[in-house]
This record gives sequence, C-alpha cells and structure tokens, in this order.
Amino acid sequence: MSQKPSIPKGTRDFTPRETAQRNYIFDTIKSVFRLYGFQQIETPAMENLITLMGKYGEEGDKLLFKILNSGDFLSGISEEELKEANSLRLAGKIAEKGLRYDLTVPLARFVVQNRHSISFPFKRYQIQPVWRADRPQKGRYREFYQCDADVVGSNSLMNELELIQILDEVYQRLKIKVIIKLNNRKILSGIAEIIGESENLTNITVAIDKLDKIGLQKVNEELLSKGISQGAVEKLQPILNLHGSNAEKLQQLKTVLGSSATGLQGISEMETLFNLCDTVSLNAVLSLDLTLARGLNYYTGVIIEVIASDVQIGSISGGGRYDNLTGMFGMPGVSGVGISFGAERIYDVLTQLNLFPENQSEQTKILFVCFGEKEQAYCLPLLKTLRELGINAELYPDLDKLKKQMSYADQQSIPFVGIVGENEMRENKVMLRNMKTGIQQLCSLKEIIDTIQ
RNA sequence: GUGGAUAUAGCUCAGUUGGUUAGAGCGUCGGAUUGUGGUUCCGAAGGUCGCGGGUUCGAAUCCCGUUUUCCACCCCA
Repeated sequence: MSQKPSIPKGTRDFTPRETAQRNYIFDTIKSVFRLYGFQQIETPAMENLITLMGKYGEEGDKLLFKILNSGDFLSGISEEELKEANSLRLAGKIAEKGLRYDLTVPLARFVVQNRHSISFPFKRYQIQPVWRADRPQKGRYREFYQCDADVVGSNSLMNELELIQILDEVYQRLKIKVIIKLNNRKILSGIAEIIGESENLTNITVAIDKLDKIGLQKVNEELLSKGISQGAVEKLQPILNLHGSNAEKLQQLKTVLGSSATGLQGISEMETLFNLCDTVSLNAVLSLDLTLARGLNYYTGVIIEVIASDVQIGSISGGGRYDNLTGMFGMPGVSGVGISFGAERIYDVLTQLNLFPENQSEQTKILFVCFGEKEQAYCLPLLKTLRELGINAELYPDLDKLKKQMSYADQQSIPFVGIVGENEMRENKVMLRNMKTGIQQLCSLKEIIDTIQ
C-alpha cells in the first residue's frame, strides 16, 4: 500500500462547503473595506528573513518559518561552524527567506519600498495567509488568514473613527453582536509613570491584560513577581477598579493622571474619539477598557479589540495605532493605524450561532441529466443560454443510471434537475423537477428560466 | 518551549485478565427499482490495529522510543 497522505501540522484543507462559507466572510469584509475607500494589495508569501527578524520580539523570531536556501545550502559553511552545531547561528546562514508572520511588517516594507508610487494617506487592505511555527491548539493554526485594513501617513483620529465604523458595519452584516473595547497606550504609559514604574510598562500591560481571565488577585501576584514594587501595585488598584460610563472613567482618570503629560494626552484623544463615535450612531457597544493592553508592543495610541457578546471565544478583531510604522526600514515619522479581522474565529462564531446563510450564491441552480449522447447534445445550447443569463447550470457528464445522476444532484443540494429523454426532445422541452417538492413538469426553456431565476 | 491525554475501516467509535478468522454505525459501491434523489430492504468492497523496537508460546491489548492529534501553560489571531 502507498503511504498515507497527510498535511503538515496546524494546516487545513477546506472543502467546497467550508470554502464557500469562508468566502462569505471574506467577501463581506472586502465589500465594507471598499465602501470606505480602502484598496487591496498583496505581498509575497515569503520575505527576506532580515525583513522579518527582530520585529516580533524574541518569541516571534522563534515562531518564524524559515526557508532553506536553494541549491547547495551548505557551501560556504566552515567545518568549525558545522561542528559547533549552533542551530540558531547556522539557520541565519542557510536560510535567507522566511514565510510572513503577519501583514503589518510586510506593509511597512511595502510602503518604504514603493514610496515613489503611493501618496499619503495610504489606505490599503490585505487578505492573505500568514504562518507561525507555533504549537497548534483549538482555534490556533500554523497557517491562517488575516484580513487587515490600515491607514498609513495620517495622524487624524478620523481614521480611528472610520476603522471603528468598519468593524461595526462588518459585524452588523455578519449578524454578530459585538462589544468594541477601546484603550490608549498613552494612558497606560501615564499610569506606569504615575506609579513610578515606567520602565516596566510591558510587564504591567501583559499582566493587567489578563484581569478578566485570572482575576485581580493573580494579576497582583504576577505584577509583584515581575519586580513591580508593592507600593506601585497598591497605587494601581484604584485604576484597575474604575467603573461607570466611559465619560466617567475618563473623568476619574484625569484626576489620577493629572501630573502625566502623556497620560493626559491619551485621555484627550479618547474624549475626542468617543465624541466622534457619538455622531455616527454605532450598533456595537463601545467600552473604555483599561485592562485592554494586547500583546503587541508596537501600539502607541488607540488600541482596539472586538469580542462577540453571545459567544465566549476571545477577541475576534483587534487593532490600533502605531507611530513610526516605517521607522524600522529607515523612513521615520510615518504613523499607521489599522485593524485586523480574525477570520478563523469569526468562522467559529458563525458556526456556533448557525449564522451562515443557507443559500450560497455559488451553488448550481440546475443540473441536466440525460439518457444518451443525443440528449446531452440537445442540452448544450440550453446550458449556454442559461449561463449567459448568469444562471449556474451544469450537465451530468456521464451516461450513468438516472438514479446515480439524481443522487448527485441531491448530494450537491442542487434545487432543480432537468431530465431529458426522447419524449422531451420530441416536444422540444425538458422535464423540470423541483428537488425539494418532488413536483415535475414538462417545460420550455423560457419556462425553466422563469421558474428557477 | 513545558506538562497531560490520544491514535483500531474513508468518517465516528466498540474491542473483556494478553488467547482462534479484529467488530458496529455512518459513508461508498451493487441489487430490489433498465425514466426519477432524499425513506426502506438485501448484499459487497474496505484494516501492516500510527510507526519502530522489546516482553511473551501468543500482543490491537503490557513496556520503551518516535510521530500525530487534542487539552492546559507560555505566547498569540
């Protein structure tokens, strides 16, 4: 027996049904992106490793898929280096390319490299797979899609507003009820400053991000274990316990962060943004959530996260502003703000809530089944006409028994079958069977079109 | 990267303290029905029991290694 086929760990095949469902998600997102004036770009699956390395922190470097150099990849490696067997050092010499880890770094590279042909503000969207050499888990894969929309080269909070509207519109169209959580990195910086732990900002944000998940007690323990002083942790408590409306929270923060210029600027940004949001009447609930820190350290302003209110699955979208997006590629002073839809999780939410539309537009509307070659030939012009009218139609290619041909239609959920034999040809008609009701009727081409369109 | 579980037909799973020829349901194919699918009935095909080694008269079953998938942690979408 030949070997059992398999695919690499953490990757998936998609059946026609799954692909149709995924396209429903992608098409919905795409059409909203376009509605707001975003244009699509694509970048290669592989980037030069030097472009990717060091952009995602130490953890990130480990999770990069590296591509072995073509040809004799060991040429130019000295005996000593081979004996040393230092995988990390050797990897840098025998692999010069890697699979992209996200769509943001390729965007930064794209902007810098194509600056001659783009003008700011540059509004682009990108829907492509990314790869991470992570250990797969439920809802986590080594190959998955990201759907990003970013505005590059504009500092205006109007962009944040538009991205929030996009989130709102997409989830309204997908019929998913969501809460949009907002925070601001500058407020987090201000807090760290006030409690005298500015240099520990990352540890603080990582810890308080878990508040919902592990509770206040455990968060405090983690803070202390990361070297945050007891006094600082105590000062943090009233901030973690903030409550009230968004405006009330901001008001309370203003007094707490009074001596931090950065903090006050963050508060002012959020006030502006909430006021802007009030003018456009969103469906989603907007919530200022100070525990929202997100792992990504490159955010510098507004931070956005979306969770589904009817399903417990974690965040289904995220985003934020990152100043100096292109600085790492030698083009300083360009700000970016973007959002990303988590297609895999959205798929899970739609599945759980049974929200996929039943009638896929990609589906075949009518299948012709025949008894012989003459009948098949008779069908060809009919098929052509139907297809010209945009009606998805197909002909069963083999002269199998009618039973077999019919069950094919049944399995594909094709709603109509056109049966053609000598009798039908004689009358220049087709026996049209409605597969749902079982009713069938001798029809002319025009009658077929009127019935199934 | 750390820890735990798992692997038997295309799929979902049974399989007794280790004992003849490893089973079921679903699916597939054929027939009942040569011009009619989804229901029903009958029949058939389909397995190196993840892979490699060990213990034993004898291993799907016990032991070791390895891989896979799943779960938790780290991190993340």
